[in-house]
Amino acid sequence: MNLLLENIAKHVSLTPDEQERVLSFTTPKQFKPKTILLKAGEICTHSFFVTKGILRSYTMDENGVEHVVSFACPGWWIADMYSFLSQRPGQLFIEVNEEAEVLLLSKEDQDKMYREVPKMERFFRILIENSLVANQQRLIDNMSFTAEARYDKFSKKYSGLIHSLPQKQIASYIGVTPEFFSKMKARMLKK
Amino acid sequence: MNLLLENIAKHVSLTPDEQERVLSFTTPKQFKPKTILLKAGEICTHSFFVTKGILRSYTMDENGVEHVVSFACPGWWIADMYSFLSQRPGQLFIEVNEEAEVLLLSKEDQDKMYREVPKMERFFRILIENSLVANQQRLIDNMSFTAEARYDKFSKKYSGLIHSLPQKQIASYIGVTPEFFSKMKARMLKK
DNA sequence: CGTCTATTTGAATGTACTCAAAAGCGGTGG
DNA sequence: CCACCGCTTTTGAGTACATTCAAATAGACG
Repeated sequence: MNLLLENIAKHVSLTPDEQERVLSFTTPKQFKPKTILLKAGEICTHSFFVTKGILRSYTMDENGVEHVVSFACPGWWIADMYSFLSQRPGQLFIEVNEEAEVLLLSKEDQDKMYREVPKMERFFRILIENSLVANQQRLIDNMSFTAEARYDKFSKKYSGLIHSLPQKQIASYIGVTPEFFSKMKARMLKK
Repeated sequence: MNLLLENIAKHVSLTPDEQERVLSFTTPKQFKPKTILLKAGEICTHSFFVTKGILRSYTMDENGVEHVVSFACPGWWIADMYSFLSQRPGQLFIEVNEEAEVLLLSKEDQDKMYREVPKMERFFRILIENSLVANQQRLIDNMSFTAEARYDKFSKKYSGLIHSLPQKQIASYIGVTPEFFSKMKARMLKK
């Protein structure tokens, strides 16, 4: 069965006709690893629903250092929310980590979707609520815990993903340098 | 005119009848400074819309250190989103900073509101989208900038608020200890 | 005024960073 | 299939940003 419809069904129930309409707004596409789907400074015209592979979003600070904002595996959406919503240039890069299949949803089509299938407005509201909660939790974790504890949390939350990610990116996500991360990991093994 | 309705009008337009219904779901209430509206471990049954004064939300880590999650001044909503949405015990405290007037909206009433005035679903979706964007920006800032740069950003963003907040709370919000914050401020003045 | 909390200041410490270099690993082309 | 290249990871030494603990000072409130 279709992964997107499965996910929608967890929050709202669509009629077969509505399901078809929703799908008709999306465009499936395949991408090779290292493909950059969005660059900082560009306008994020599409939101991506991952059906296969792994994507990630990140910023680049003034020193050229990457900061991973999110990973997206199958069943997850990824976009530069600021840019997508405002249709103004954003600061995020979105890049393919692993050979991926995604569904593209343009901003216009999303707006149309809200009008034609109002239930989808609820669906996205719930999705965004959950993102907000997760994001707030990450902020709290960053303020409350040491790098070691953050890594523990990360390992649990992304246990499936963790072995397919370069350490560099994990380090970036939890907010430390790759060098420090490497040392920390070695230290943790000894215990 | 009513502050809540003004704010709603920025995103969706309600008929006079709908306006009245929306207001009927809310309960105005006044609170003295230092009143705690929500404690960690409790279920957040209400969301608060501030019409006067200042509230703040924070967590308390295992060492008893406060971490300010958000400030809310007139025109802003505040709640423990995780707890409010899931109706499960949360980890946030919500406390009155300055003599406040707020509108209470219970979870049930919000759900009713969504059903009776569907436009409000869009309103809250937009509100939450904006929160998510702001929150993500704060996360990026915390990872990319030094405490000094974060304070600069904070000063600009909350220029109106900054003089009514104890330094302790500002320090906590930007993610440093009050002692360090004090030294940092002195250092910055010299430049 | 006295008490309580917030802020400042100082010294010692720790966590995480920078820079540099070596080692490991994976992919690609000859 | 192996050699080489580029990138990631590891390791080490020195450093910086921020914390902890302690004590003094300043402010706010009853």
